[in-house]
Amino acid sequence: MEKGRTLRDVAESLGVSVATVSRALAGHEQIALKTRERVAQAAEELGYVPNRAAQALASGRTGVAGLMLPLRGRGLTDPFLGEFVAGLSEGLSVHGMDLVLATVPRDTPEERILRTLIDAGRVDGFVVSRIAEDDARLHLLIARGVPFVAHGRLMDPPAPYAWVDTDGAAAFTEAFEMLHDLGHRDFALLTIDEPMTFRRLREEGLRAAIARRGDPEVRLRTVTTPRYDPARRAEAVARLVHETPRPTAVIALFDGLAIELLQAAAAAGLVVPRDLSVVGFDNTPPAAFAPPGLTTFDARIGACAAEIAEILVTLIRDRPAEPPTRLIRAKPVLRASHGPAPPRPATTATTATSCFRSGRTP
Amino acid sequence: MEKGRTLRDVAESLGVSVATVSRALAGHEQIALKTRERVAQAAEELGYVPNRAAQALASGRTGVAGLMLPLRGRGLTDPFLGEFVAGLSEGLSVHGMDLVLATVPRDTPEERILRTLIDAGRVDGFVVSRIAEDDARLHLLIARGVPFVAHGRLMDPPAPYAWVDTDGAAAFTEAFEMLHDLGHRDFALLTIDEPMTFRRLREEGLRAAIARRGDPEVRLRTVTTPRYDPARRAEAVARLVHETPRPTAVIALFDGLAIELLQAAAAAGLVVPRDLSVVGFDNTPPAAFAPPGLTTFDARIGACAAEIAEILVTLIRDRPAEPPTRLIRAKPVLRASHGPAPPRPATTATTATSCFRSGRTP
DNA sequence: ACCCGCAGCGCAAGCGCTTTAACCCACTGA
DNA sequence: TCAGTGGGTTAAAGCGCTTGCGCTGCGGGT
Repeated sequence: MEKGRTLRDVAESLGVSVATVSRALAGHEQIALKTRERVAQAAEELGYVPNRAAQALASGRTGVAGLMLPLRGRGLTDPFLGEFVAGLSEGLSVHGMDLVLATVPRDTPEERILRTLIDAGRVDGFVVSRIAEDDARLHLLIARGVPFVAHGRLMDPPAPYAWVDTDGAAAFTEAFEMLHDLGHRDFALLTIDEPMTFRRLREEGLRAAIARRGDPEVRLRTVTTPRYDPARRAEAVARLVHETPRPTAVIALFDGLAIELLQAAAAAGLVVPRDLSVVGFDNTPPAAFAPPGLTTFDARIGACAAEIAEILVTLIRDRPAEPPTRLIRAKPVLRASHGPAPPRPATTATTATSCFRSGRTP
Repeated sequence: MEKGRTLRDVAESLGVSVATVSRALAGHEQIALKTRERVAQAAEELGYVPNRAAQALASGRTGVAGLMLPLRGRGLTDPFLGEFVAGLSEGLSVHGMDLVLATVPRDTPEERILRTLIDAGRVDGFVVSRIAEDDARLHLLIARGVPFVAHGRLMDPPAPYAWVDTDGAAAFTEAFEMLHDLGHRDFALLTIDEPMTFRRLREEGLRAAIARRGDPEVRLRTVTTPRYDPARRAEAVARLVHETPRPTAVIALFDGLAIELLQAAAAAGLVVPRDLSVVGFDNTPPAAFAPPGLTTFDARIGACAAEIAEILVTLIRDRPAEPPTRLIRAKPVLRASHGPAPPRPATTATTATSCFRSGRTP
């Protein structure tokens, strides 16, 4: 790894000062166009590449964005991580920025990592994903005035901040309406017990849609499952399948839950979608393969990543007063796990929209 | 983003020089233990975090490893990318190193990106994955003496280099022996047309296993499909399913191909594994869900990533004369896509081990 | 002929750290 | 007593770049 050419080499080869070369390469107007061209050419010929550390030290900007990797070790690897980082990295590279991954070693609070990265001047800004309803990381970043864009939202932001999110509420609304139009009246929402914002928004989207439709026959039960306890989650899912009356349509918070439900239903001898309609969210790869093919919504991770990259760059460059936000529409992916409601036995009339819970709550 | 404390702040607070603080924090023996302790404490109290850019500029080492992201845009996102980067990042973070992702913008040769990153002093070393048989990136890195570790191997290395790989040859041997023991004699290898090393090694592993077994009844046909042409690939896979005699066992180069085969078989009314055994490689998430559940080998990406991180760090720190290499055993994941060979019709005796091709070659 | 304005460029001061070479000051041994 | 020794510390020279400010020289207004 021999050392490369420096600004000085370029300057001397041209008989100008390093200052001029620096400005010329940066495209400053105050340098004559002709000079700029000469410099550019000389730099090219010499194979000059500016030293990033020196630039960073002198200018205070690193050209690096940090991504807080979602916690691992709970046995979950984010199925989107690959697509997400690839999209981010690609979007940033257009603006000459790098993406570094900040890993959180076990038992280290994430805010500490953030603080270190900021204080060490290792990054110009952050992208933070998997936002909790009241996310300490975002509060820290907002307080310290560090540029960042969140992939997801805070429930009660202390100040405006930049975010990009897929519109889960709209998707759940859409799911409900589609299923209602197919004759479904007895719904279940299969969800988790974590205080994540996306959960709240999707659930609220569903409830709002039900209220808006104003059909007194519609029932919704909510099944809350433990996020990190596969055994108890499986149990809760199985219980849902065996309830009587069984819901005819289940909307799952995300594909993983939907697929578990599909498996539980198959194990119980139910035929999807004849006996039960299931809709997920995310469109992870297994969704396409889990029989009979899961109807879901594509979370458009790639699009999110691209937007995030773009916004982060403007945030760093221009420090706009109004932080940009972007809501991305999830694209429905209609496969074979939803269909018309099964014919209903003649029921005794029930009127009120009732919500009852099972799962965590007894 | 106010500016943080500097070495000077720490030095002044203690009445020593910055040189002493620098060395003390670096743990140099020549600084009295007592001084080191005082310095450490003062630094802690002041919340001092060394500026990475300054360290890099002064020392020449950045504390950053670069990952060449596999090409995107051909419509493929590496299903392992998430697990891989997470593992790498975690492994590196233990040693205080960061991982930056180097994206290759469309139509830019990857070597150019490498060169830029090196010349800009942006990284101390690289990890390079998806190695082609004769990979230009590795040749460049070897020539320039840059530390790197390859995830995968070169067929004809110009010099020793560090690599980590899963043992595809052993896995394919294992697959063959298992299927042979189940009575299979008519095999097909479902592969692609790219000159990737992993392909060569797995194919050779299979062929060697067949030769070693020395069973004259064994036949192997090779179906080579175009990597980036889904339509023609689907066609080739479908053709395989309809051949007569049909192979009773198919070993696919990776899960993606195996799953396509599973689908083609189902479409043709075949029952897996009764009529056909299928084995994949990688253990991607869909493998678990594609009916009836794909038997495959787990590529142990996480383990690979951890090893790679470890090796890269020693490479950078100690520059060992002998670059370490590590072969990782793929773990068989036995699901439901393989089984005993179907009973064979009384055949006219055939003796020679014959290999014939279909697919790309006419 | 004088002065002013301005486009174009250079000087030099850092940015915060590492590292070489020197320095200081007990001590030790003769 | 003094040179020698060596552990502990420091001064200072960069690392390669950016940038505030000042300098130069030329053209135009008066």
